[in-house]
Amino acid sequence: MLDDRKLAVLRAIVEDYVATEEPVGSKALVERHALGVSPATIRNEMAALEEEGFIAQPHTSAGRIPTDKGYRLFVDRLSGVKPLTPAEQRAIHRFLDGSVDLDDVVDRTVRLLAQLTRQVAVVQYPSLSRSKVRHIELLALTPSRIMIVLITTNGRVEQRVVDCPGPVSEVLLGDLRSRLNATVTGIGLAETPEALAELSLAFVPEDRPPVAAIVTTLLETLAERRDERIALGGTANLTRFSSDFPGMVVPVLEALEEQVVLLRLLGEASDPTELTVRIGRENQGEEFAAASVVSVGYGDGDTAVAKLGVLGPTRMDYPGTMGAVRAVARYVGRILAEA
Amino acid sequence: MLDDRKLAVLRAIVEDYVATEEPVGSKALVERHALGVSPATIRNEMAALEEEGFIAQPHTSAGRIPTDKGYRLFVDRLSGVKPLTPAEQRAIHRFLDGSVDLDDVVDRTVRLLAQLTRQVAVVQYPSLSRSKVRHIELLALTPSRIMIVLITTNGRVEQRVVDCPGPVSEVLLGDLRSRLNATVTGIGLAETPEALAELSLAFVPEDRPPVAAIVTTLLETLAERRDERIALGGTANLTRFSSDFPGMVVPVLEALEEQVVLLRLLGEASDPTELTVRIGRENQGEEFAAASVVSVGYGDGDTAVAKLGVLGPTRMDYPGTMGAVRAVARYVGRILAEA
DNA sequence: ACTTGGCACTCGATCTGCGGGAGTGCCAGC
DNA sequence: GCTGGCACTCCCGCAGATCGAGTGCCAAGT
Repeated sequence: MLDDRKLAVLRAIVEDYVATEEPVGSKALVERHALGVSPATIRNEMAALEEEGFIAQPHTSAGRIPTDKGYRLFVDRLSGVKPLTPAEQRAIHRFLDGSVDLDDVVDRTVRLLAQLTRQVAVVQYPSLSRSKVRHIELLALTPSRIMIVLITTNGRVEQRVVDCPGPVSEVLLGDLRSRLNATVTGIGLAETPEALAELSLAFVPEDRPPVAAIVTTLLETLAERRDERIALGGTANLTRFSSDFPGMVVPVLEALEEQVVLLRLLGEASDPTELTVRIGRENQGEEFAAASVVSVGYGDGDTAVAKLGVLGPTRMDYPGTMGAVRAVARYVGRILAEA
Repeated sequence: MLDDRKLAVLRAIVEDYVATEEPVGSKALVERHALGVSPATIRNEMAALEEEGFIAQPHTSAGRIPTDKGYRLFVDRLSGVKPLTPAEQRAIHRFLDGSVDLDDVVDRTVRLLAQLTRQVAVVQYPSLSRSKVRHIELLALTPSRIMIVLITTNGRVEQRVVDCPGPVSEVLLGDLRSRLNATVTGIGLAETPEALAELSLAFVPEDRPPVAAIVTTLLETLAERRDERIALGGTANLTRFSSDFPGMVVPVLEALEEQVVLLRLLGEASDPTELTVRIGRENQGEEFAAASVVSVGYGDGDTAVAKLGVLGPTRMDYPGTMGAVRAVARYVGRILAEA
């Protein structure tokens, strides 16, 4: 049913279509690829491939273009991941080394990905929920306004201001600070609520209201920020593909400004260390019917803390894009592990 | 030379062209505006206006469209700043209240501006250099790796990691922390270098290398971040104007991804509390020949700490856009002052 | 049984020519 | 100085003709 030659033809169609952006016909195929048979034979194979839904004609008497199903088969069975050229490798290093803090790393990564793949790049900030508390600092702006600064192991810093009911003494603040740090330092953020629940009981009753206010806000911060932040770049590349998204550029751009949509695009994929490719309608949302997303998790060391990826037209260079995404994710992970 | 009627005609041309996006002819003008004269008279006035360079014809026997010079006259003398509707006012409040931290304020502001004006929004982060130090925290990750956390009065938090030559005792760290805070808290960041120059001399010689390392990094942080960060939003709106930027959408989008270009667009304008309008080629860069930028400074209280604005086609609704930009800037300023 | 060359056919893309319409500039008259 | 009239210009949209790439099918060859 799917003999080797059919697969070879499909591969050739995908590659040619990606390269030329034009429906590819039987004659062009035998000319550009050494298939060893005549156009007529290819036409028969193509008819079969169309029958099974791997390719389609935009209109009668035009060449064929791959369908989502065709691309799917291509990435699953016909293509590998193209390693980057040494020049590209060097570009990654040059670009990412010298990042000064987490924001900077994310910022540079998103630019780098956009530049490397010439597509839209999406990078999720390392998540709070999967990281650990490194330090908590309490800071009295006024006697009753307390600023909480939360520093996590992956370099993120969160801050929040609390208005306490009544003044808080420096002594109490110092006490609370050391207890907080003793309690939560080094444990995962996800476990903090239980750990902090009993904390206010350790204080004398008259100190409990301000302590409770501070702890509550701290917990809120952790919970709130579980909805992640996402950086986006290279949207200019999208307009280069306006022909691929007939009339869809605006909806796509609008959708991309919604964090929620971006999160969904990066996906809650099964194994986050594995490259994920979502093709066309495999993505949620009608506006992404002609788009593919290549994403992968990245992290410091072995556990993935967030995802990054690129979005482009279904007609994209999958091997190259996958190679770039994977290489960038690995290098970012290494940088995070060092910091 | 520029009598009242000519000005009225120019105003009518600008308003009609902005509304319809089509060159406006003499007949349409007298129909839509009560000018009290005949088309023929208007034609004479238009010929004069064209002579002086305020309007132009895209081609012979077409209507007129305003030139950059025409728009300039319009915003300088013919139009005011349109106040927002109560509904829009409420939208601003609803959107910006409930911001949790500085990043969040900037993020919401840029979305709000984009939505309100339906154009590309640009918001500069409140600058470090014009703010003051609220607190400096030092934190030993390992005995010789020190994290510096810098909190400014406008809510920005910067962090940096320093590798010191040899271990730093907790006592020394505490000492340095209190001295640092005593020295720099409350003074402008711009003055910190002088204030910190002598600091290491207060320590015994064997402690000076780590102290110097930390102080140096701290100073670097202040200096580095003087190149500002900028948030961008509503790029989708740009594509709605692709007809206004024939073939220029991609260059513009690419330019907008360069921080440097954005900074230049917001401009080092004279009086930052004043609304600034840059029309067409008044902007630096060939790609912005068909774009206008409306910007204004904003700040906590009376001093402007950064700028924000929008970018759109020269054919934009200047009074409305100016109103929206001004209103948002004021409200953001108020929020920053509260925090 | 598969492959091949030939052939008629389809259909989008491109070019052409041809009004229609909007708008202008100018002029003569009020 | 304003107005109506008029000839002129040029863009835009439409219909038809042409072109060419590509297909499907069939009969013949290996």
